Amino acid sequence: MMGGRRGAPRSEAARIAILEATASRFAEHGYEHLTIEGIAAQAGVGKQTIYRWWKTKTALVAECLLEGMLLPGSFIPPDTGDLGRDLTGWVEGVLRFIDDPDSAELMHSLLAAAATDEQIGRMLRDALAGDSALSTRLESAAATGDLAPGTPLRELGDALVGGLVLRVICRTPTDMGSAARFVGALLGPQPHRSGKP
Amino acid sequence: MMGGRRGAPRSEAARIAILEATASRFAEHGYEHLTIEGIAAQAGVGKQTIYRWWKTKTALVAECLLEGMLLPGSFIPPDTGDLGRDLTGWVEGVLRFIDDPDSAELMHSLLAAAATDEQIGRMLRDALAGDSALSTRLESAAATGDLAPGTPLRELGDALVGGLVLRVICRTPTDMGSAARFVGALLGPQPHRSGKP
Amino acid sequence: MMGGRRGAPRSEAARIAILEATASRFAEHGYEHLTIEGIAAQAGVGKQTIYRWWKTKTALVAECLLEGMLLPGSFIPPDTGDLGRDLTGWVEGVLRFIDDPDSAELMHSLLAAAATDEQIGRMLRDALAGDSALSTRLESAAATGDLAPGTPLRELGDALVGGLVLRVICRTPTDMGSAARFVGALLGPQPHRSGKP
Amino acid sequence: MMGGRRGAPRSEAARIAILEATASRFAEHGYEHLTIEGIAAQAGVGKQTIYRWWKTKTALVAECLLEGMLLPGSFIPPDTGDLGRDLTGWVEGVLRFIDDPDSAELMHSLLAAAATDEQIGRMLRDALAGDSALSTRLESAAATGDLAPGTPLRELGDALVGGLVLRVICRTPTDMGSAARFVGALLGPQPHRSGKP
DNA sequence: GACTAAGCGAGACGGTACGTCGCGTCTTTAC
DNA sequence: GTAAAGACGCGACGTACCGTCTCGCTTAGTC
Repeated sequence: MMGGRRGAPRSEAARIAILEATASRFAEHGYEHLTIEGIAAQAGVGKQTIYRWWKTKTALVAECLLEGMLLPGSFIPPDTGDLGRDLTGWVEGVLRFIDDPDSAELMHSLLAAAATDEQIGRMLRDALAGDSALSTRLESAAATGDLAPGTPLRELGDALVGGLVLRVICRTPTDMGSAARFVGALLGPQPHRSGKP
Repeated sequence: MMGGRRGAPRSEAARIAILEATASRFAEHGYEHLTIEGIAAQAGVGKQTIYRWWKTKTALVAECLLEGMLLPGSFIPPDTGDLGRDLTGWVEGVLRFIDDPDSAELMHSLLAAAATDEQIGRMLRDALAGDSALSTRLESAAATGDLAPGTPLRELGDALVGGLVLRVICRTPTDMGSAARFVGALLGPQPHRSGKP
Repeated sequence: MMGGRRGAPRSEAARIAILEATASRFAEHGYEHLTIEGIAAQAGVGKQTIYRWWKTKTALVAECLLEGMLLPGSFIPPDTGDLGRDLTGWVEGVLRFIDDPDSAELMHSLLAAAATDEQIGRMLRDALAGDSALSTRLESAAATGDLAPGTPLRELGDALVGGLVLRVICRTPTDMGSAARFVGALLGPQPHRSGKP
Repeated sequence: MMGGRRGAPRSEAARIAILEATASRFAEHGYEHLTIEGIAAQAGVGKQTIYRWWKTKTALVAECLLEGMLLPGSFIPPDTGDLGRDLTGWVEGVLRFIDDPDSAELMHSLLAAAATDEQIGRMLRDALAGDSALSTRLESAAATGDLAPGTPLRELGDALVGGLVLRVICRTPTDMGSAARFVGALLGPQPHRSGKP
């Protein structure tokens, strides 16, 4: 039934081997040195099996992205009620991640891929901002009044993420105060709360 | 004295022809379809002359960047005394530039090149932020009190530029209010000044 | 069973096109101006297809030689019963061939290739002496007593061929009596038979 | 007077350094891997100095040949009165020389050069046969009646030399009896002289 | 003694071909 | 009918030499 396809069904094992090989080589050699032949060899697969199911190298990377094989689990900002402190902590976490050379290399490849290819660009947008925990935290801040009513949350999130992306692309060096200054630039001067009642 | 170099000196004509060919093909075909053979052919030059003076393809692009052959003249924000309005105008100009498909393609290539190569990344940073008129406008705002004292200007500039870069990479669509919302997210809600005293 | 090779088998069409292009360009441009790129282009073939099956340019030429695409059909000495006259006729034929500029050029290339490359050298030996009709004629002469018993036929053949090869290499000019003198030098003075019984 | 050339005269030191470098690299790398750049570098000379005085690579090699920098001192056949024995000894000496791999390599290069280039070919002819001691020995044999009157000496010499050249080109292996068989093939059966009074 | 050629080492230049890598397609055998 | 294997035409890579052309320096005559 169901349209009666004949012959062997698509091999799930091959599909997974290909995606894993892609992710592994992407992380290791970067986007622009990613080769189909290399992936096929590492996956123990014929090249045709790749070309049969993915039209472009890009589509392959995009599917890895969708499967979450490229990005680390998203950074979740805490919600202590103090927006500035929470965001600063979040930014610190991201900067710490970025400071690791391997992670940085991965991000460079990913951003290069996104800049090169429209599909990956859109997908990265979804992965970064779409369902992220960051927007949740900003919405919560808007609800409690930590953010002035009418503040465009999406744009604020873009500025946060974009500023960090720019640091990655431009290799801006990080120092101890970077996170606090960055958040301060966006939220305005944060009151120094010496303690917490 | 003077180190006495012997042999014919480097040909400035060849250098310029190569850089121009590089810039032209970069804009036309993008970073990842840039070929040394194509550049050499268009410049009317032997490949070896390129390899002799530039170690990598990215070094070539970087020098184009330095010579200002890739980026348009920087966008200069006006200084009417109203920071929000000035920045909104500036962002609108940038978004208008980005919306042009050719410019967008150029920016995608440039960002891919910067993400791929450290040298280009740093150079892009200098080109974007270093001497930019944007930082001048922000300093002026800090002086007049439009920005709260202590606001980290560099980080604010990074957030502005980064947010725009993120839009480019992620192909975020632009609507009429984008610029105003974006600036509003960064500076806080801007008073609606119906006129001007 | 049967060793089961997988993948597409070697293309016989490509092999033949390559060999024909090689032979054609060898005859036209000579051994030292033979280029793989030229052969590939003329054969309508990728360079890699040549490099996959032949390790060196000389192996390619050697295979042409084996296939008989370079040497003319061997010169067959007649067998009239008069060894001196038969050999003289044979030498005259060879000298006439050598005197043609195109043939001479071909022989020069072939000898240069043989001198350069061991494999071609051995192959040329086989092509020249191995199955040649010359040795047959000498054996026949030995059987009829035209050659003294015990004459080393192989060495005699080498001297005949070698003398001619030397003329080719050294561009020795030919005159009317060359053939007769040459054969006379090897067989001893030949009786002048004024008629034919 | 005398046409009064002005400027520095040709540097003999450079000329000699170039010829020596040529001979050295010719012997080491063979004719077809001989490069002008390599010669210039080894001679400590600018390329232009080579191109100024020699039109072709060939002319360079030819001059080396003329200066006797490539060929070993000629082999001189003894004159004991026994032509067969003398020639056999001479052939044995030549075969011994040829059997040494370095000498063989040199001869291969030289023959390749001669086959490739007309000028070198003619020059090789002169060097091999022209003034050689071999022709002297043959003339002596003709005078004493060891060779039948009317035997074409030049052709006989060509057959001797050509047979050896053919062995070099074709890499014919040598055994103990080669020399005797070869001479026997050319001179006819040699009487076995058990002793000599 | 200053001037003027030419020779010279060095090396940049526009080219041609090299031998290799990876592309995306096609063709075969095995399951 | 999918899959592994791998040959194929193709385009670009980065390298080696080609033969030509400046350079700055040295080395003789000639004025």
